[in-house]
Amino acid sequence: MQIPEEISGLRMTRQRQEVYRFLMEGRSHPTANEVFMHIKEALPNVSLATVYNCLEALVQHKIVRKVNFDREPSRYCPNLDEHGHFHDETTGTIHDIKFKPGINLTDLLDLPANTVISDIEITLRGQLA
Amino acid sequence: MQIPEEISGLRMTRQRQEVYRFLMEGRSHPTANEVFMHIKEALPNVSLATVYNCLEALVQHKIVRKVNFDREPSRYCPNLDEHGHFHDETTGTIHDIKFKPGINLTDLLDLPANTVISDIEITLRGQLA
DNA sequence: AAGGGAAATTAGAACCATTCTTATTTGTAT
DNA sequence: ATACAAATAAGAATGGTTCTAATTTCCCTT
Repeated sequence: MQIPEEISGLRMTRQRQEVYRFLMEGRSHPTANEVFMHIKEALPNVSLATVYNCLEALVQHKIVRKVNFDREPSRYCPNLDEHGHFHDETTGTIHDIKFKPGINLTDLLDLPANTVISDIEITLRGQLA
Repeated sequence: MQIPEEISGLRMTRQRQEVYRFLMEGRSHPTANEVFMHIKEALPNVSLATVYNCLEALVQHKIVRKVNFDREPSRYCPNLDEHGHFHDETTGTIHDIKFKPGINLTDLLDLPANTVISDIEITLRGQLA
């Protein structure tokens, strides 16, 4: 799995490839440490700082999204579509939540005039009964 | 400003009163440290750990909400109505955002079946042009 | 009003995700 | 092939928050 061409300007290193590959393969919203543990199998000398650097580079280039739940360790999400996250308190797993068709979130909010929104985050917590 | 009666079970201490008072007076979404700095004027020997304890107690008793923006220091919000937060990147200030009348957020999301939602958080980032 | 026991407070140590620093290595344009 | 900018590794540093242990305070019972 190669990082696509459109990400030029981002120097292609073994470490970035592995981080990218792991994010794309699993649909697990891993933390930096989870990425670290996994890619160590392929790259035994990789450092945690490098994993953070790679993830940051991917975030900057809008290849992945960084998502936060409370102040838990940040997680990284390869789904770039606008979506929210459901955090299942029973299993600890995270599910992407799509909006129903035709929904424009900012239309539903009572925003101050002249507001330019650059980012929206929706987080739900609960249980799958 | 007294903590209301309905919060019995919560022992009323000078520290909790000051924390509560400060949260209710300002509409500033302060951090624990900001609360600490302010109530020190009235209670010079108060400790930061106590401020954390008081805030936690107020959160547990649903007198205030704890809100997080990315992994910045947690902030505390005395507004208990269901609402979102707009984080103005220019000034760093936070504004409560009401939903337009009649909006039920979960109706607009493509949730898995049998989902019980216990909490929703909406965060917007941007600028007031 | 006094005593006792549970709960809250204090001070500082500990924790842990993340960032920073510095020396070394690696990619890539020339 | 070379050189230079950028990325990596290792570990130290940072900073918000939580924990620990000793002390103090609240409040119920007498």
